[in-house]
Amino acid sequence: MSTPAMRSDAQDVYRRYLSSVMLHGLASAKACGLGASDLYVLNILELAGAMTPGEIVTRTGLTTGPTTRLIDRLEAAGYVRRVPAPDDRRKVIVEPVGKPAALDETMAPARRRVGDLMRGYTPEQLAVLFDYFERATDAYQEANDELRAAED
Amino acid sequence: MSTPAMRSDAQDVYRRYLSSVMLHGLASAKACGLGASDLYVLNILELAGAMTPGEIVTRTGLTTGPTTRLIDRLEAAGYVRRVPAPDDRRKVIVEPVGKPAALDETMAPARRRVGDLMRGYTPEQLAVLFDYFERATDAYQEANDELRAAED
DNA sequence: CCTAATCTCTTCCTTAGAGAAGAGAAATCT
DNA sequence: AGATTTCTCTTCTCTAAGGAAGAGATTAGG
Repeated sequence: MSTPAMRSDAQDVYRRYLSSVMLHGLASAKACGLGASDLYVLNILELAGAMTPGEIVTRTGLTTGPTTRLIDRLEAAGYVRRVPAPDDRRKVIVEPVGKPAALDETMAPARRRVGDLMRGYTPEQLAVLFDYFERATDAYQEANDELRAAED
Repeated sequence: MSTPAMRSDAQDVYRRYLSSVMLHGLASAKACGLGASDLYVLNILELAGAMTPGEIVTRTGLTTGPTTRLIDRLEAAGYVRRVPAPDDRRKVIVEPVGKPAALDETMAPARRRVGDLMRGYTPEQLAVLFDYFERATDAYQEANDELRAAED
């Protein structure tokens, strides 16, 4: 099937790029039996590090019931681990466990291709790309905070 | 390949970047009342262009029933439009409508920040970035095809 | 033509995920 | 120490998304 490979303008290129990233992420998650909320929380943990269920509640906007079972699912699937908080024995800390085989495997085709792609760039070009990756990560996180703040 | 301390800092930066993109996408979708599958299909339409419900069925792995209602939701929300296929009166073509206000609005904070970010690069650096965006789009699409093929 | 195949949509059923309310345990405050 | 607050987890209920089977309409084939 023919996708129009015409030269689009920059915004189109970027939108298509974002769509492809989303698409791949969602497809990978589904292939691992993860729902959207599970993936959502997993990404939060990836970005912000270990946190308590209560913090997950405030970040996701879910209530505590579903959150507990979401953590149960993630824990059962081996994506996170519950450890007691040292300072407060009521609390539990949910910490991500190194990406396990299932998710790692579904990511493999993309990782290989992106790896190949990156090997085609010079060190200077790679520096630009990774500078962008780091700054864009912050930008999206800030945008998320803004979104969340706007909803309350 | 096996687990633990791949000290690769770059890989971490990239993973965090991907997480932030996913996170933002999911948060935006949720803010617009879209589910993960809805967003999934919307991204497919964005990338591959208009297609029939049957093609969406094969691409998503859903069955026809949920797909019909998914399209209903997207159409009701103004994201897509159903038009009759010219060559076959049984068929319907689902085509994306220009991103409507709701989704556009939730994307605004991110777009502004990424816009600012990009204005900080030289034309040469931007060329590198957009070269990457285009190639990575293809890479992820191919990876998705590979994933889909592996599941059948 | 009449039959078989294709395509979309409808209906019914099942199940996973989210909300509400509350219990139990532990920390904090007076 | 006693009371209040905080935090996690449990239970019940409800909604919404997904699968299965089939109806209606249209095209293709003998």
